[in-house]
Amino acid sequence: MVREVVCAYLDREGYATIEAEDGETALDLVTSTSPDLIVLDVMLPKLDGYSLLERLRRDTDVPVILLTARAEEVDRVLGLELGADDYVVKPFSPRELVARIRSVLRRAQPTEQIATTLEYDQIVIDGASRQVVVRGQAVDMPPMEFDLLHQLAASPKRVFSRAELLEKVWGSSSDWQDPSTVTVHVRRLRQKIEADPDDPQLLVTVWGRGYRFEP
Amino acid sequence: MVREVVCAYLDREGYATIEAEDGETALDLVTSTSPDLIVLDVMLPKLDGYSLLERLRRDTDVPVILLTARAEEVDRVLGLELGADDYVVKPFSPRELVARIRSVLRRAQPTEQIATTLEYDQIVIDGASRQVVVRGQAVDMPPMEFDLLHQLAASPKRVFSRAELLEKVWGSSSDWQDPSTVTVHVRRLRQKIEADPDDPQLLVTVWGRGYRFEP
DNA sequence: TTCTCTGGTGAACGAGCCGTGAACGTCGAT
DNA sequence: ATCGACGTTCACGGCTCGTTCACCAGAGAA
Repeated sequence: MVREVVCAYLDREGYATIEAEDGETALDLVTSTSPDLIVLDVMLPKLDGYSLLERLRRDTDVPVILLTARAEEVDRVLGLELGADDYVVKPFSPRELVARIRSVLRRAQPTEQIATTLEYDQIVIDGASRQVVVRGQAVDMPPMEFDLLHQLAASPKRVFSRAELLEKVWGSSSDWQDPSTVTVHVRRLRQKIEADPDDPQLLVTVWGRGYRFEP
Repeated sequence: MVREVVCAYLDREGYATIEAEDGETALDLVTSTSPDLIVLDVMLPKLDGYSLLERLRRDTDVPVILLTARAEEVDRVLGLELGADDYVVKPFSPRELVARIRSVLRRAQPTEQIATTLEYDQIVIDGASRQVVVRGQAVDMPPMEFDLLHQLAASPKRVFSRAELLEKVWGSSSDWQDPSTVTVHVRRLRQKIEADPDDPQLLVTVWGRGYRFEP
């Protein structure tokens, strides 16, 4: 009942929703549809919310918002410890839930930013046209190289390990991938965007840790 | 008297408690039992709360919650500057104390890790870019040196023994490691961050004890 | 003072990381 | 079918960094 109300409201707000009436169904649906966010009632037939959350956290990072009737701190702490992203106490107003959802999505978003245009002194990276302009010169870039550059440049100065880049750029299927793939792509990027590829200023190696984009 | 009530309440909440009736006893008990959290009344025989807190902070990171009768801002600021994690004014309800305890424990729980940026007058240590800026000058740092510096600077004024640094920075496999490794890394750090490496101001040797970062 | 122990210094070695060049496979276009 | 662009893999070599060691300097104790 709560479920229908919530779904209706979220639909009206422009979110696409999928419902599951018990924990097991939910688990199946999550793996088959990989939603952007899960609103999870702890009182759930067949597989309760906490157990489901625990199972989910073993192999996904989907943001989860818990719904619980009990206002006690214990439940809140338990939920957050299991890896919930936020927590709403029943009874709640749909408005509040939507606010929480927005906030959680905003926090979780940063991975999905790949349409943004990034502008720095030496380089402009246009996410929409997927074009790069280096010191006034347009440069063509293959898909992988572009995505890699975009990922690095979207968080300037931040160090990314090869493993992290594999995960973020190459996607989920990158468990067995060879980290040296990243190395090679970085090299090719350098040859395209560095003034002197032998002395990189933009794509800096952080020894033992990974790479960093230096604007 | 307050002590018995608090302990009784905490016991009932499922926490294991140890009592000390004066500051000196407390200090002994802390080193011998290494508790997860300390609730500390500032009015204490033999060694008052503030002094005890100061002593504690020289060689531990135990979370500390201060109990004080005075509501004045001065006391609050003093306590927090000395490194208290939270602060409760008498009279207080046991429920409130428990809430604070939970909150502090939750914060302390997930080994607040190495993406934090530390800023001091002379030096800025950026965990994300793994860059150090010393008196306006950017300095790149090898992995181990950076981790060591970050560890020391994350708890300024606190003394770390070589063994402890080996454990915290070098990790689990550091049982047989040579403590002189730490010495050498400290030396190299000094050459990079000290104005005069022969007269260290930031990375101070505490003879017979270890090292301390002095902001 | 003298002795002992801790910490500082310089140098050297070896492991492992990264850059490099080249080759191979795949896929889509011609 | 052929070709070219792109992604991936791999071996090799250079070089950075971590570690160790012998030796020296300085603090503390007797």
